[in-house]
Amino acid sequence: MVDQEIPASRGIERVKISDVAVALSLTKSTVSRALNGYPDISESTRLKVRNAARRMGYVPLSHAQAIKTGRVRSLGIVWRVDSHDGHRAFLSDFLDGVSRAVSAEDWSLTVSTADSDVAERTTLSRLLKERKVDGFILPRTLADDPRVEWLRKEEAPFILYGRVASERNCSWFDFRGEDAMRKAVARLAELGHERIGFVNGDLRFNYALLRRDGYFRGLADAGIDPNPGLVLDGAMTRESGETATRKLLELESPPTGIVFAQDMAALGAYRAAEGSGVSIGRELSVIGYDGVPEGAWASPKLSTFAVDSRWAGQRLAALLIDQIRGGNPEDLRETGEARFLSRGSDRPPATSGRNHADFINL
Amino acid sequence: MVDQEIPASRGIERVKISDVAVALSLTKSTVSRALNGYPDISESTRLKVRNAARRMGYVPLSHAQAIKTGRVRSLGIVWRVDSHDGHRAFLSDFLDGVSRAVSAEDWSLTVSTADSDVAERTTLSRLLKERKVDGFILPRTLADDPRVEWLRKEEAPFILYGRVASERNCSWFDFRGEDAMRKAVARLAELGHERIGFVNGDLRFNYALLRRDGYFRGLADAGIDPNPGLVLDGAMTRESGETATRKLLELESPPTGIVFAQDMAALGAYRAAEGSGVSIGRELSVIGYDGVPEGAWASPKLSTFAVDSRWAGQRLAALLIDQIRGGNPEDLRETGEARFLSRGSDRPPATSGRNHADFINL
DNA sequence: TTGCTTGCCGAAACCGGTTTCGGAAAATAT
DNA sequence: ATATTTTCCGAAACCGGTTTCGGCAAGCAA
Repeated sequence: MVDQEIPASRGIERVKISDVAVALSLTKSTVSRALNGYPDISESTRLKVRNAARRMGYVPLSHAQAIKTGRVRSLGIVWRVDSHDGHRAFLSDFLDGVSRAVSAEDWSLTVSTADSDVAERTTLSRLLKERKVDGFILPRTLADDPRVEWLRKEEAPFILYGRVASERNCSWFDFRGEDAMRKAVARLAELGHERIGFVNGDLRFNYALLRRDGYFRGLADAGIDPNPGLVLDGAMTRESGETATRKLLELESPPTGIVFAQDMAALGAYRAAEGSGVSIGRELSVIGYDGVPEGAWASPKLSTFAVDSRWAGQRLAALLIDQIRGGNPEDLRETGEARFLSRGSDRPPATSGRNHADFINL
Repeated sequence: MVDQEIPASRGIERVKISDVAVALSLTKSTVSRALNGYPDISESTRLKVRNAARRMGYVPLSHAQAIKTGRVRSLGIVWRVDSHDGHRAFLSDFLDGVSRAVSAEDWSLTVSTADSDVAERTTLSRLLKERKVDGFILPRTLADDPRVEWLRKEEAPFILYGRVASERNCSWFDFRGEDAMRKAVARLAELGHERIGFVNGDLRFNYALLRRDGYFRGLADAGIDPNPGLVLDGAMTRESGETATRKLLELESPPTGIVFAQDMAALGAYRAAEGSGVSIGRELSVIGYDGVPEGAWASPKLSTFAVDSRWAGQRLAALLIDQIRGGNPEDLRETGEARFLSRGSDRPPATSGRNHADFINL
């Protein structure tokens, strides 16, 4: 009743592994092995240890573990904030996906931004050297991505959001944009379109090459001769999409339908159409790719192939953790399918005699 | 020439502090103190050490440092992904700001998402217990925020994006939304509006209370009697903004101008106006707050008070790092000013005899 | 010279975990 | 009953840094 003098509550004292050990009259090595599932601990003590740890609120310091294990249980992402905002809309969903997968394993996620190639390289290097992360998720895959070679050299685990040319020893998740483009062309062809344009993104990105292939395969499927004049690239923003559309509409025989590799560019088509007095859906059909929320606010609503960014993030994180735990990178590859949202922007061509009612939405 | 047998390049061997020490015939304690700026190291050896470290590519493992220092040099953010998307648009800029400030100090950023209060609490707790972070940036401040009390109890450093009622012992960064609302009312009053409505966000958020005050002060400044019937709240999305606007327009004497606490709600007004056959800018003036990119795509463009999310992120991170380094939380408070973007949605009321040309944009 | 700082660095403890190794006790084989 | 495994845990090294402490040598005053 008198000895209130003992340091009462000068802050919450962290419970450390030795505290648990002392409380159970064991050594910390036993406690550690019990908690980490070593086979040389009897089931009864394992249970006692686990209960005591929970009861006492013991949680190991991740960096204290890391010093011996070499793993910090953390993934890294360097997000590019330069160039087009196209991807920004997905950041929230994407991070949510990654975060979920990562939290499910009690790992964590380190995020950094960069506005140039050198800044990105610098950041990757720093995170790796300081060992803030065990591996990286790499968004915005280029056709020939220098990050791949560099990270291979540094022997750092990584996974690509997107596929890459030099396949050796790397894993990825990607949506099959080429399938979507192919289906988009098929869809327009079915509706009766014969002059189908294609507005692609920047060809340095690998997805642009893939989607271009998909477009041409779609044309081949439909028995339509490809017309190079109807194909443009480099359009990833509303502005450049507007410009590209305008160019196509100014042709002597303009396309009646255009497939866009990106929604933002497709939304630019709406402005171009407005400027040229043609109406989307009637005189000009448009199909996009991405599924940005703005597409639902356009009028008519943009038909598009929507990707599930949350799912992408989730799979990327899960696959990368597998890899870090020793999985073979080349076994850790997945692709997903973009989901077609049939809305108002794709309809039979105005010049066509066929009636819209003849067609059922996919 | 013959002894190629020595383990050649089985992976890049990490350079550790003892390697640097041996190379210089010093002890690792000397190297450590030299690199960390201890005063008991001569300038000459400090220089030698620094050069050797750079030359040899030595970078300390952050978790190895952390074990003794107790600091992991990392900030945490738990991002809420439930409810309205209002804030999502800013995520990219916000994270960029945080990341810049954090990288400038060679710290890092740990991001997690949560879709409920319990999930958020769980995540905060885990990151703290495992010591993945040294402190938290808390977005979406509530008027009476339970996170504040909890983190105080846990003695974890944190900073609020937004201000809070119980001011004791906490730091923040915030934009003075109340000033913006006040100016918005002043602006409309100057243009000749007399019936000025206000559509607020959810009153659980502290900013909503502040902005409401700003609105009323604006009315008082202009000598306009407040009319409770012209004030609504709970509108943070396009849909709810549309509904709120419709309600106001259906009044027997509807407002000629409406101030919105959030752009997304203000954009809802465009749809309501379209539905009611009134035109934004002519029959109904609208001023928003936030500066979302969609505002620039509306027609007429939305006049709004834009906040610089990147700046917010930057200041929050810098202030929090200061606090973790020992700064007094109550000294680490800053506010910023929202920048008015005068565009097409605020004009003199149609019924007013005054001419638009009489008014100069702010 | 002697005595006392001051400057500068080495030795060693320490941080909180993980992992290796060895040995006592219990279980099984002989 | 003895020999031989197995089972299970303790002791101690270790991970890569940081920090405390003590002491040698040089510098200064007396």
